[in-house]
Amino acid sequence: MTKLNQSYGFLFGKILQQMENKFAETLTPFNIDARQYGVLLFVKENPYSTQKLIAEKLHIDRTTMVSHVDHLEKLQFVERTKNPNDRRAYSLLITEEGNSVLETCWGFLLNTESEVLFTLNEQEKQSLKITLLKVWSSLQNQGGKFYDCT
Amino acid sequence: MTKLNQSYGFLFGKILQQMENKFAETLTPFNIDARQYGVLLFVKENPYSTQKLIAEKLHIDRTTMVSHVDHLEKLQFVERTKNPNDRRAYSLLITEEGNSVLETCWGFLLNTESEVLFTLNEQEKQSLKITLLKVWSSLQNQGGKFYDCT
DNA sequence: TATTGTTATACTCTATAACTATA
DNA sequence: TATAGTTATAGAGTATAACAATA
Repeated sequence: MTKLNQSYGFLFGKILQQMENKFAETLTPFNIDARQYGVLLFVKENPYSTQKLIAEKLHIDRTTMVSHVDHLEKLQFVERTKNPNDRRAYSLLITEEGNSVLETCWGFLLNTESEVLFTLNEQEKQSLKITLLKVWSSLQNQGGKFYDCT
Repeated sequence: MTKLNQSYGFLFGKILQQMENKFAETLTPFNIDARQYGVLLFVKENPYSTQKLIAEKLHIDRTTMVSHVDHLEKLQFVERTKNPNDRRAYSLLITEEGNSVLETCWGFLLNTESEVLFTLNEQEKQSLKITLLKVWSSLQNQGGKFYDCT
């Protein structure tokens, strides 16, 4: 037993990297990366969001957000509609096509995670998810920020 | 409950990012980053390694490894000694100072992890570590690669 | 001919500062 | 005066290709 794998961070990192690599492959044919997938999912779950809000919630710089939304708009996965109450800001909406890509990729994401966690039985997976949610909730309540999504 | 936090990858990512941010702060005064800490720990646990071997095991490109080792050597945390059996390659060794930094930072790393996992009791933490080790072992046996360390 | 380490270079991702149009 | 979005630019971090020394 080496010291390296006594570190939670090390173990989280290894497992996450496997998931990220597999999921990135999945997304390639759809022409988006994991960040853009996260933005798309956020827009679906929070319609009429401004770019500023998404940037804050996903902890992505607002200038970076511009290029993500540019990309998603060019693919016609989101629409930029002008907010009548504040003409400086956009109200973002997911399109039907964007929604369909999201649904497809969500299935692939779950598959990817199952592949990486194949060694765990259902009870172990449930227990792991409960633990992770507990930790994440505690960090949010602590004033921890809502970081970028996979 | 949003879909985002039903994803293991999303939850792993959030928790890992908290750990990484905190640990990066810890390392700042020692003038190294998390990758270099990983290299240093690997050199300690695998003395006389070549740069090539470390690069392969930690899944870092060998040209990137050059600059990591350059940096660690400049700080006198590792020594490059010539391998008499293969004069193309170095045999890397950790120095006393490197070892002392490593020990100090290891303590900080464990503290950081405890801070992030503060909401879990000892039994939950043990159970989490066992689960993570199980997943990581299964990935290694699958031919999964040994990725970069935190 | 293949391999270790090196260098120069390019590419990706992100952040900083300055700009515009609104508020 | 402050804010949403944009643009141009610079900075990490990493990867690719070509080279020297050695196998």
